[in-house]
Amino acid sequence: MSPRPGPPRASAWEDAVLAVVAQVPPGRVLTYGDVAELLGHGSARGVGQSMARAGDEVCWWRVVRADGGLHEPLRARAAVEHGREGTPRRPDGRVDLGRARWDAAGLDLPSAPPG
DNA sequence: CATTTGACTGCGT
DNA sequence: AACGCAGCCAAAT
Repeated sequence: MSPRPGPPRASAWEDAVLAVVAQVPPGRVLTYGDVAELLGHGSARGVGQSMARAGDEVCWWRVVRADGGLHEPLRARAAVEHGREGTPRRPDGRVDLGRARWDAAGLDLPSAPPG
């Protein structure tokens, strides 16, 4: 009905980011850089941008920084979810990436580039 | 189209 | 361990 197809709310790239996050199982995490790498392009910063736009529509607490920490305003809420999901974390409160990092070998992307 | 911003990362001090 | 700096890239202005 429109003379031309209206552009989606989010770009295809942002949608892909959210798709990856949606695949992360409870109790596991990925780093922002991991998500970007799985997509084959983009950067950790772009991932953070997309997640900020998505808000609570995704399990954002399953994506953490490279050091296992999170953005300060999100830290408290993430701690609750991590405790509920049993996410391995260090005494410092940061996620223990050595144990919590998700093995995305079985990830099913809508359009993943050849590895 | 140019500039600024930001839920990032790695390295040096 | 804390801090600063440069590189990075997509979205917003």
